[in-house]
Amino acid sequence: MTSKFLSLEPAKRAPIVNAALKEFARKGFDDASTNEIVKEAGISKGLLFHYFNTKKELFLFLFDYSVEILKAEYLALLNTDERDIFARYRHAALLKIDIIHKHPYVFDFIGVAAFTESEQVREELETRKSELHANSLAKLFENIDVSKFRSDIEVKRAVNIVVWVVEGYEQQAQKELQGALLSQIDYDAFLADFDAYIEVLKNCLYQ
Amino acid sequence: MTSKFLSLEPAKRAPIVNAALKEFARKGFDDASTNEIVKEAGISKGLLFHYFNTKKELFLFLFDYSVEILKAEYLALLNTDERDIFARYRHAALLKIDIIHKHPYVFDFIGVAAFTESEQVREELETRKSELHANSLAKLFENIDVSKFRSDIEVKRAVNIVVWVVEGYEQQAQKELQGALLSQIDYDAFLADFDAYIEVLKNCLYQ
Amino acid sequence: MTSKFLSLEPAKRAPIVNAALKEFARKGFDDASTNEIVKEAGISKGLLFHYFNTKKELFLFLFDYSVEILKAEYLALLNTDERDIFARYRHAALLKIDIIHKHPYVFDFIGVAAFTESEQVREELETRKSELHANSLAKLFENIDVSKFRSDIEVKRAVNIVVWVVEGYEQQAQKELQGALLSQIDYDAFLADFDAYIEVLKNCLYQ
Amino acid sequence: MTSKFLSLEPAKRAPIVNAALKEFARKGFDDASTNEIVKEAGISKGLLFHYFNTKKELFLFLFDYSVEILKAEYLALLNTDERDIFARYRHAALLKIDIIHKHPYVFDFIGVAAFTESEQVREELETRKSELHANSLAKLFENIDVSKFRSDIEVKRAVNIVVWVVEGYEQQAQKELQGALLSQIDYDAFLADFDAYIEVLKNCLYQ
DNA sequence: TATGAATGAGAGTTCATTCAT
DNA sequence: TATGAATGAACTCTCATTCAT
Repeated sequence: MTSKFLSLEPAKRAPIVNAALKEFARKGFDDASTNEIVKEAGISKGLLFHYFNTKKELFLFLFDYSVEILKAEYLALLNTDERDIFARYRHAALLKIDIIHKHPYVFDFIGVAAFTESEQVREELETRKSELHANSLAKLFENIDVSKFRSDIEVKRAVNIVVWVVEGYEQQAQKELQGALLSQIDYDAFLADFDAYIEVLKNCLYQ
Repeated sequence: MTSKFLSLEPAKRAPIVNAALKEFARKGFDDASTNEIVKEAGISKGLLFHYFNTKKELFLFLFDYSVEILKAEYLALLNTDERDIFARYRHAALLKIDIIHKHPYVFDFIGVAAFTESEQVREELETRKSELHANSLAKLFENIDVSKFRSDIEVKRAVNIVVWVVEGYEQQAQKELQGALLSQIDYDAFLADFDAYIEVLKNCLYQ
Repeated sequence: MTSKFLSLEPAKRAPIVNAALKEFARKGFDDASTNEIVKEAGISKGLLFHYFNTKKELFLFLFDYSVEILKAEYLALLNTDERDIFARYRHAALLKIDIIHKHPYVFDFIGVAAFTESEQVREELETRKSELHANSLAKLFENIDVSKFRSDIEVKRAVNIVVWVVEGYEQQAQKELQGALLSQIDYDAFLADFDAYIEVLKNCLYQ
Repeated sequence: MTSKFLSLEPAKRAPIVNAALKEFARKGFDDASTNEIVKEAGISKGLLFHYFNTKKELFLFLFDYSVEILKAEYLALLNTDERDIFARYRHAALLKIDIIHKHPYVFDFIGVAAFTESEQVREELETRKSELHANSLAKLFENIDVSKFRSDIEVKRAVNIVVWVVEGYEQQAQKELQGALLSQIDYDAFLADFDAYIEVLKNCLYQ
C-alpha cells in the first residue's frame, strides 16, 4: 500500500525519504522515532501514516528503495568481465563513494538494516536480505580469476583476506571522514592509500 | 555513586550484573528494559534504582566493570615480551576464548556498547572508549618487532592488514558459532583454521 | 445543509446511503468509520464531507431518511380502522418483515440509533426520537378497542403486556435468524408460532 | 495478571472499578476511553496499565468482577425451593433492586457487555457468557412447577410470556427512574405496580 | 462535483524514574 | 536495604475534518 506515496511528486517525497533514512540509520528500527521523522521532514504525524500504514511498512519500503538504488547505481555497474579481483574491488569502491555522495544515508541505512534484530521486521528482512545477497551481492565475487592466486594458498582464504582488508579499510576511512564536509575530502589521497594496500595484497597473494 | 552497589556482597551483586549485561548486550542501550533486568535478577525495581540512580549510570557502570575484567584477565595477561605480532595475536585470541567462557556477556556487551549511538550515553562512552584504546588496547601493538616485516611494505599497512584479517576472521567465526552450544564447539578446528590464515599472512608480510 | 445531497440523482445517492446505514448499524455512531463508508460507497473522502459537513450530520440525515421510510412504508400502511389490538399488531409485524426485505439496514440502523448514548448526537436524537414516538409510533395504539379487554384488567396493563410480549418475540426471532440467509427463512413457521402467542394472550386478556 | 490489583487495598480499588464500570457501561468497549477512566478515578494513566496490561484485560476483569457480585448477591440468594414462577421472579426482582442500590453500574455493565460485538473481546466474552448462563442464570428457571400452568398453553410459551413481561417492566421502570435520586424513589409503589402485573399473568396462565 | 493530500488531537500502551513504606 | 505503587512523557497509530486543485 505504498502506491499512494509513489504517486507523490518527487519533490515532496525526497524530504520524507531522507528524514526517515537518517533516523533509522542513526537509531535502528526500534529506537527510531516517527515523531523525529515527521519533524525533520516537516510534515504532520497523520501524513506519514497516510502513506505508510505502519512504522514497519515505512522501514521495509526504505529497504526496498535503498536496494533499488544499490542495484541501479552499484550492482548494475559492476563489471563482471573484469576478472581480476583487485581491479573489480577498486572499481566497486569508486562506485560506492559516488553513491555516498548522491545518497548519503542509503549505505548507512542498509548497514543498520542488515544487522537489525528487531523481531518486528526480522522475518520480512530475512527474505529480502537473502534475495539481495543471492541475486546481487554475489556479483562482486562472480567469475573471479582464481588462477592468479599463488598455488600454495587456498582460494577461499585468499578471497577472504581481500574482503576483510577492503572492509577494514572502508570502515577506517568512514571513521576518519566522519563529520568532515563532503566537499573538503581529498579523494585522490584516499585512492592512493587504498591502491597501496591493493599493491601489498597483490604482491602477497598473486603468483 | 555506585559505591552502595560495590559494598554489596558479591553473591548478591552477580545476578544483577549478569542480568543487566545480558539485557544490554541483546537489545542495546535504548531498547533494554529495566523491567526485564529486575525480573531476571530477581530484585525489585526500587532496588535497582537505589544502587544506580539512572539507567545510564547502570550502563556506564557495566562498561567500567567489563573493562576491568578485560584489563585483569586479558590485557594484563598479554605478553609484551613476545615481540612477534602473530604469536602475540594468537595468544590474545586464546585469552579471548577463555573470557567468553568465564564471562559470557562481557564481550558481547562491550561490542554493543562500542557501537551504540544512543545520544544519552554517547558522550561519556566516547571518553571511556578512547581511554580504553589509548591506555590498554594499544598494548596489543606495543613493542611489536617491526623489523620482521618486508622492507618494501609500510609498517602501518602491514599491521593494519593483520588487524583487519583477524577481526574479519573473528566476526565470521562468531556468525558461524551463533546459536551453537558452547560445549559443542570444536576449538581445535577453529584454531587450525585461524593458524592457516596466520601462516598465509606471515609468508606475505615477513621477509 | 443536506440539500446538495438530496438534489443528487438517486442512482448515485443509493450506494452512499446504504454504505453509511450499514456501517452505522454495525458499529454505532462513534466506532463507525467514514473511511469504511467512502470505501464501500466508492466515493472520495472529500465528497462525503461535501454533502454532509460532519459525521453527525450524516448520521442525523440517515435517521430522518429511515424515519421517512418508516412513515411511508410502515406507519402509513397501519390500518387504524382495524380496532382489534391483535389484528393490528399482526399486520404491523407483516409490514415490518416486508421492510426488512426491502431496506435491510433501516431497522437495524434505527435500533442502533435508538440506543446510542454517544454524547455527540444524543441531544438532537432525543428530540427526533420523542417526536417520532409521539406523532407516529403512537399510531400503533391509536383507536384500539379497549372494551374487548377483560374488565378486571387495567387497560394500560393489558396493552403493555401485549407490547412487551411482541417485542420479546421479535428479539428472540432476530436472535434465531441472525446469520441465516434471508431467502432460507421459513416465514410461515414463524407466523404460526407468533399466532400461537397471540392466541394465548387473546384468551387471557379478552373477555 | 490482575493479582497486583487484587492485592491492593479496597479503598483504592473501588474508585478505579467504579470509574471503569461507569465508562464501559456508558460507551461500550471500543468507545470507552481509558483517559476518562483515569481522570474519573483520579489516578495516572500509567497506574491503570500497571494493574491491567490492556484495556481488554481491564474489561474482562470487570466482567468477572460483576459476575462474582451477581453470583454472590443474586444467584446464590435465589430460592429454587420456591417452585412458583411468580414468587421466584418477585424475589429475584427484589434482589436486583438491592444490587442496583449497592453496585449502581454492575447491571448496566453486564447488560452492555452481554451485547458488545467488539472483535477484541468477543471470543473471551462468549466463553464467559455461556458459562454464566449455563451454570447460573438457568437457576431462574430451574425446578419451576409447570403443572400450575393451564393445560391448554404450551409451557415454553407461558414461561416466555412471563419472562418478556418482567423484562419489559424492568426496562420501563429503569427508564422512568433514570436520573432520579436513589433516595427519592418510592419502591413500595413500584412493587405494588409490579405485583399487579403478576396478578394479571397469574390469572391468565394458571389453572 | 469530485479528489485525496494534509492536519492534529486523541487513542492505547510502555517505560525510566520516584517515593512512601 | 528493599519493595512496588505511582507518575507522566513519549511512543505508534487512527480519525473526522479541511482545502488546494
